[in-house]
Amino acid sequence: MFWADDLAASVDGPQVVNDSKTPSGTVHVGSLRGPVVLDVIVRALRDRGIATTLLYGVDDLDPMDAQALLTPDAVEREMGRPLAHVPDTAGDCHASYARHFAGIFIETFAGLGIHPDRYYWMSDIYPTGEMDPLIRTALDRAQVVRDVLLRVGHVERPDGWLPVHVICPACGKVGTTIARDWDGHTVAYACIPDYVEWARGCGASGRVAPFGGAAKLPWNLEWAAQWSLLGVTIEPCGKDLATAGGSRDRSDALAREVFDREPPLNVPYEFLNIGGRKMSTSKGRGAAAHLMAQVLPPEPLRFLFLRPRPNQAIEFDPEGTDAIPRIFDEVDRIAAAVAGREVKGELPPFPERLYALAQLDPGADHAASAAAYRPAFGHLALLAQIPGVDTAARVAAEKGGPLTPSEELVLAERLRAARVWLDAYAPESARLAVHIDAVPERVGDLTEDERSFLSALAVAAEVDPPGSGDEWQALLFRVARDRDLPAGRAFAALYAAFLGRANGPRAGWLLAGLDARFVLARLRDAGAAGVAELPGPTPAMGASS
RNA sequence: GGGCCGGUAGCUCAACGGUAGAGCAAGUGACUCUUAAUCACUAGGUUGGGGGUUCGAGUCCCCCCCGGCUCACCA
Repeated sequence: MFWADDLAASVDGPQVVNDSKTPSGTVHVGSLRGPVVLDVIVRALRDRGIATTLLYGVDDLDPMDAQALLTPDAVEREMGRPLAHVPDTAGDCHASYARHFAGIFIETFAGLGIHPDRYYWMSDIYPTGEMDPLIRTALDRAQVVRDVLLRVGHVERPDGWLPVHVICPACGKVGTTIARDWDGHTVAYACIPDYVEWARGCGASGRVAPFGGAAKLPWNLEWAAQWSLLGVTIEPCGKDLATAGGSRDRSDALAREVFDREPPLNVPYEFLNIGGRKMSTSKGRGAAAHLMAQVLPPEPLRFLFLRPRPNQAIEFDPEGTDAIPRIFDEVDRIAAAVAGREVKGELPPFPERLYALAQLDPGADHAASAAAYRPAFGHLALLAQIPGVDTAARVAAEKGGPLTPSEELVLAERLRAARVWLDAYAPESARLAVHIDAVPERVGDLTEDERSFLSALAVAAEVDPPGSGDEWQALLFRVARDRDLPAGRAFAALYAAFLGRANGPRAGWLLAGLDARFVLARLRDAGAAGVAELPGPTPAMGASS
């Protein structure tokens, strides 16, 4: 079975699937793997008739620890405060830094067909008091917490350390406080100036009841507490957390030993690497999730994350490669196979399932959408670069009939993606560039009859200027035939003269889209240019006079 | 040092334990309004190394080598 179906087959009873994220800054495409994996698992469960709830949380009471986006004067003030309390640096009307960045991320979900039943924000939950019983349990069992952290995570806490972070009443920071002396009602806290390197505490101290939003649980414990609070049964997590002795192991042990609850089923998933390296939010040009969504529409983007098993790292390098066109092509190939057409190469296991899960709407007619006509991405990228071409008409002609409304949508989506791809990622070989300034060097490789064809074409076009792509195309063939030059070589000569390469788009339309005087001049120049550069017995003779 | 993933054609990758394939790149050929198109063909491999299980191993087990990511301080 497909991996998600295997997983769904291994559980019984109603399921609560959960994931949460700390919104510390811009998120990159790789971060979308988690949500897609979640969604696919949920679909697989529901397809088996298992009642399933999908939750998505924002850990926005976690301390601010990334100063990249803060102004210098804000660093001292904001670092270490809960993300939910840091003002939105973008100043675009979000209530906080956390709401801004989490919002950008979450907004991509719906576009990917991911629809959690409920979003929750820890900054909303703590003040309600729902976490209080769990905080109390953690404090009562502080020694158990310390033992677990030492045994599982090899982290030793100082004597008297309590598993709670008070939000400093004086400076509002949560990352800089330590708590001691739990008396059943209050704890003693201190906001330490040099407790952590990335933030500076104010030095305040006192006693406070750590409930109702006055304090939060430390990371590993908060995770385990969420499972108890929400009844989570399945929670995937990234491999950075799933490592042995890492966060997940600690939280699993804390769930069992502090909250007396079996932790949820884990589905560790690997990362998406860009060019063999970890994707970096700060350096990764074009790797931001919302940017990638412009060049990879939902279906291929889901496909990218779906096809490999979760524990398999995905190597993805869109920069200057054909990685993006390849994804489209692979989706199309599988769609063709699903629609019953013969395809080359081996298919992945369960292509129908893979195809269906890549679709936005789980309830849609997958057979129909698989059978629909799909213009090849690479071909669209080419058409998009030819001046004056009617793409829709061309694609309809290639299909052999008018496009359906949904096919038109796919075309528009792909055309948009192709333009972004050409602009941001495409290798030079995929870009058409008319050499305006000088005759391309490649013209020097042309044979004499090819060059004279170019000259003759210039003469013919001057006598009776073609007014359209069709007329240019007709003229090309006529001149080539008159001179007994095979059409293939004639076209190659044209591409050499204008594009500096051996092939290109439909030549007539390319020429029709360029300035007529430039075309004539280039044809004459290219027809003459190569001659002088060619060694050999033939004396150089200009095409003129 | 621990964990996870990978090493298969020049490149990118595929192959429920059952004849190692595809795309791109390369080469050859076909094609007179088809021109990074289409079609046909060719070439390219000791599946990182060594053991083991099996009628049969790219696939499963063990040991190495190489690469990547990740954790080990904090969340």
